[in-house]
Formats: sequence, C-alpha cells, structure tokens
Amino acid sequence: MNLKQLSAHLGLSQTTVSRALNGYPEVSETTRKRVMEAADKHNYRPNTRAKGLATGRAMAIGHVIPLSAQHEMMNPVFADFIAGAGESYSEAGYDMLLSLVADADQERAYREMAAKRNVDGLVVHAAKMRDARILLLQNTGLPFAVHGRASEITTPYNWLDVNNKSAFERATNFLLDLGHRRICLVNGQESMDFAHRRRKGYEAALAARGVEIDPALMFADEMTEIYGYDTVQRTRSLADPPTAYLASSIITAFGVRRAIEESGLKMGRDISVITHDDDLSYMRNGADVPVFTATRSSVREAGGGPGQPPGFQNQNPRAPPQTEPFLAEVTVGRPTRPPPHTVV
Amino acid sequence: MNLKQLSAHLGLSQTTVSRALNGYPEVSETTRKRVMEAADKHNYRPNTRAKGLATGRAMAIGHVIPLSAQHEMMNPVFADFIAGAGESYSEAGYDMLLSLVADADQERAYREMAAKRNVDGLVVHAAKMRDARILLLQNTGLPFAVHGRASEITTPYNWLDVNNKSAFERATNFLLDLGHRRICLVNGQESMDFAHRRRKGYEAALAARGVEIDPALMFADEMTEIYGYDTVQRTRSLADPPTAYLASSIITAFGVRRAIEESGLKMGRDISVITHDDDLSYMRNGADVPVFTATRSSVREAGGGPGQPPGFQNQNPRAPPQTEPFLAEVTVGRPTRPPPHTVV
DNA sequence: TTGAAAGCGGTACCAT
DNA sequence: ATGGTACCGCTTTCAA
Repeated sequence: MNLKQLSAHLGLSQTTVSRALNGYPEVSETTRKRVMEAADKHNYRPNTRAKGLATGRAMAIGHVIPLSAQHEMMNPVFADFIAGAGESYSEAGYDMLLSLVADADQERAYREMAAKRNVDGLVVHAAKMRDARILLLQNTGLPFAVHGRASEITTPYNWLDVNNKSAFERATNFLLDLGHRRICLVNGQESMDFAHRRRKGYEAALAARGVEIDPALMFADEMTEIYGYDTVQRTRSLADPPTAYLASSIITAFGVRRAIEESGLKMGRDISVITHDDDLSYMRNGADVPVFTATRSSVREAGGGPGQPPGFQNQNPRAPPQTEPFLAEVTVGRPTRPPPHTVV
Repeated sequence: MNLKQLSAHLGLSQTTVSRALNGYPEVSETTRKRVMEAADKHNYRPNTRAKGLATGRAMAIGHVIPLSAQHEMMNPVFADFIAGAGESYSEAGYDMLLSLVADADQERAYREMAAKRNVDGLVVHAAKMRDARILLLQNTGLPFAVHGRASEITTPYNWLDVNNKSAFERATNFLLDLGHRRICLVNGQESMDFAHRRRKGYEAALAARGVEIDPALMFADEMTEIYGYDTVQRTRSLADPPTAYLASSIITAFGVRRAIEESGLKMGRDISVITHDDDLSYMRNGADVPVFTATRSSVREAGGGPGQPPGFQNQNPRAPPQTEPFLAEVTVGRPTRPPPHTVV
C-alpha cells in the first residue's frame, strides 16, 4: 500500500493524505482522523527511499568501525552504546547503518558515504590519539560525532567518551588502599586514545601517593587473552614482581587469571586482579556545541524532536553528568608481602 | 555532483551517462571512457535513495538482534559474522542495517521493515528453538535468513549455523579422554537453539562411552559471569562433584574460573575447565536452496554478482565445508581422584 | 481546507 | 550508439 493507493482509496489527493499523516495543521480534524484510521488499517508506511529523496534526508545514522578494531564489538561498552543508540534512533524513525571499513579504505569510504547520501551523519568508533578520520570527515562536510576522543587533534569536533582517566585512577586507588604498591598495568595499545587516558589515570593515582611509576610494570598491546597471559609470565620473574594486575579488558583479564592460576599463586591472597572494563560516566565536549550522547538512558533522554537526527542536537547543559559505574569484574586482596613503602 | 550535472558537463544525455556507468553494452567505448573519467574526476556517486526508488531495491540488508540478546554482540562468533557480512556487502555495494528490536515489538518491527522497504532482506540473529520471528517473516514476504536454527519450526527457511552439536561432542570427548567422568555442563538457556544442540552433543559423547548423564551436572541459564560462578559453588557440595566444567561462553567460563580459584582447587590438576565458544564449521541448509553464508571467508566467497544481494543466492553445493575451529580457551588436566568408572 | 503539478535523482522503455 | 520521457513514491509550492 503506497500513498497513491491510500489516497485513491480515501477519495482524497496525495497531498492531503500526506499532510494529514505528517501532522500539518491545515488539515481538518475529521479528515485527519479518517486518514489516520485508514493508514493504520492498511498498515501503511511511507517508503523510506521516496521520502528521503523528496526531503533530502536519509533518516539514517552511520556507525563506522575500523576493521582493525573489529573486536571492539566484543566490548560491553560498545554493545551498550550501540543498543542505546539503536533504541533511540528507532524511536525517532531513524535507521542505524553499520560500516566496517578497512583501515586502508577509510578515505574512499567516507567520500562515498558523503556522496551517496545514505546517511545524515556518522558516529565514529574506536578513536585513536591522532585519528585521521576526523580531518577526513571535516573535509567531507558530513556531520559526525566521535565515540571516544582524539587527544592529539586540536580542531574542534563533537565527541562523547567514557571517563577513562578517572576510572583507572579510581581502580588504582582501590588497589593502593588495599596496600598494593607494585601494580601492573595491562593496558591496550597506546595509539588508542582510551589506553593513553587510562595510563594517565593509573599514573596520577600512583603519583598522588608518592608510589614509584615503574615502566617495567606498564604494558600496552592489543587486548587479547594471550597478551594478559604473557604479561603475567613476564612479570613473575621480576626482582620485585607485582602484587596486583590492573587489566584494561575483560578478555585480557581472563588471560591474566589463567596465568596466575598456573603460577600457583593464590588469587586474592598472593595476588589481585582488577578489570575495570569501563566506567560509564560519560563526558561531554561542552555545553554550547551539539554532542552525541550514548549509554542507553542518555541516548534515550537526548532523543530528537521531529526532523532532528537524534544525537546531533544540542544537549541540556544543566543535565547532571551520567554516572553508571560498570565494574566488569573485581577480585581483590591484600598483598602477603609487607608493603615495601610506607603509605603517604 | 549528480547525474544531471554530470551529463550536462559532458554534453550527453542522462541516459547515456547512466548506461556508461552501469556497464551497458550499447555504449561506445570512447564514450564510456570519457564518462568514467569525468565521473571519477568529479567524485560522482549515484544517490542511493534515488537509485533505490528507481530500481525498487534498497541496496541494504538488515540484521536483526533481539534486544534481549543484546549481549550476543559480545560474542566473538557474532563479531566475526558481522565483520564478514559487512565486508561482503560493501564489496557488492550493499549497506548493512542494524536493528536492535525489543522482544515485544517484534511483530510491529518486521511489518514496518517490510512496508518501509528500506532493506532487501533480513538476517535474523540469536535464533530460539521455536522462533516466532520466522513465521512472522514468512508472512511479510521479506526474504530472510537465520543465523542459527529454530529446531522446532518445521516450515522450510534458510539458515546458517555453527556446528554446535559436534563442537560440544568434541569438547566432551576431549575431557573424557583425559579420564574425566563427572563433567558439568554450564550451558546457555535451552530456549536458545544453540544451547539445546550443545547439550545434545554433550549427551551424545557421554552416551557413546556409557557414562551416566546426570541431570545434577547440567545447567542452563543466561550466560553471565555470575552464573558461571554460582554454578561452581553449587556443584562443589555435591556428593560426587564434577572434575571438569564445560562452559558455553567465555564470559561464563570467567565466572567458573573465579569460583574455582576461590575454592582452593588447583586448576588443571584438581579440575578442568573448557570453554568451547564456538566451532565455526558452518552448516548449510542444503544444496538446492538459497542460503546465507557467514564467516569472513565464506561470506566473501559467496559474494554476489551485480544485482544479486549477497547472501541470498545459490551456493555452490560442491564447496568444501568451512572448518575454522575456534577454541576460545582451554585449560585441561586429568582428575586427581581415580576415575570411578572403567573406560569403555 | 483541498488539490494539481513540479521536483528529488536516478533507471529503463521506446524512438531515432 | 544516443536521446526523450515516463516513472519510482513522496513532499512541497502554488493555486483554487
């Protein structure tokens, strides 16, 4: 059933039916009611493509994931973000387009998206410290927002990020409070912005207590299970091995635990592991610029008015910051060896 | 730059330019070359919506994930499937539409998709034993394929599934070979088709060796970490506790391991844990029906010709079965207690 | 308050 | 080999 058929069926013009359906004020209430009921009865839905052609809007938001960061999808934060965005979009009548693009094709991919006009805007995932995509996108003119940040990019752009630094500062403080002084950071690759920020949080916590920041205890790599495993193996042979591990991903923590089991150490007594997968207190890039918001609830609350792509509109600057701490997994204990330093 | 502008620029009709660009044979090679070069130079890309309107095809495949199975996204198999599909789609000029739909809205959602015509076909994820979506979709007339199977649905439909039964049969045999006889199955909810099949595999392996199938060792629930944890706690107090755990998800295995650590048992000596997240030998639903194929490589090899939505076409029946075993995590050992039964 | 008609940006049929 | 034109389904201006 399309508009033509529906209007013929009603003995009205397409114009009137269209107006009635889209809430234009000049339609009489009786007509509108008739139209609405008929549309409902025949399960009429406007053809997205035709509507888009006529209005110039695609009614879709693209989400871009670099193929290299494909495993990002296995991240609970990502899953939550996507679910929240998806829910919000569908409420607003938008579709979500997922694009996995190979790192080499980035440029072509974005130019194509801009030219094909099948999305109204983009959300870019897995931001790197100096993310080339941002400059690329700024040149295309396609509206976009970044999930994460690119700290080394100075031109302004919209972003939404979890509070990585404070999350890791908090986690580190937690371990320090238990008496740990040799805390091993099992971090993601430093080219990823979040990993860099997490290290900053870890270092800040140590520095605040006057605990030595030992490069031999800081690791950065792709967050696989085997990486967690190897890191433990490597650090057990140190002269002064860590009494705690702070892992950046639940998968990596899995590997850490497996290695600890095999080493014969008693978890929670000899050793602690904390996986702070993410702390979902999202940060926003300012009050006076359009931002994209995530997390299920915040995406929902930011849901757009008619004609407003959700996530690309102004955000109430007085809204309280979102705080949904998300601890994927915690196993803690005090170290058995006496703390080598006095607590400051 | 649109077709009109491009053709004006070239002094040709839109028809000719369109034909040149779409590879129609009646265009002279000189003209085609001129057109191609101009299109390239001006970075021309046909407007997706206009093209779709004219051709009646959306150039997009929808992927549907029930909101209740949102955590499916954190599954490595799912990530791989999506990445493979996405890659294949973009090569064929298709987009991937992701739809997270609430369980209650299923009916409405599918009717809408069918009516809005913004996808050419659907892929349904997280199949249940008796998945109502299949009947729903069959009524809409929208082409679809199921990732997974719905064993209790008897009407024919297209599906692609991992070989859950044989994967778990294999894993169970592995443990049996090590001498284990009390193997605890930490499975997903039995309403999910894959969980049911996994149990069948587990049971088949036990039965083949004449090992008792003990309901007290079989668990089924949502595959969270705490579920794995609780299951271990619960089973340690049995008169004849398990010497091995076979977990259905890496996350659940995480919980199993944590509980074992806390119990003081020595992993790999007192106890074994095996997480067989999935065995990617995909099964196809027959040689003479259109199927959807997944896994990165198989999606790629099934990539459609022009005008053929990838994944909804005939598959070469002589293609060798895909075999990419994927063991997320294995830690094994022989049980310390003497095997209570003689090995058959 | 309603309707006719002109686009939106392509494709494809029918001529030439 | 190339071009004119109707049409895909909807929105929107202009006129009535």
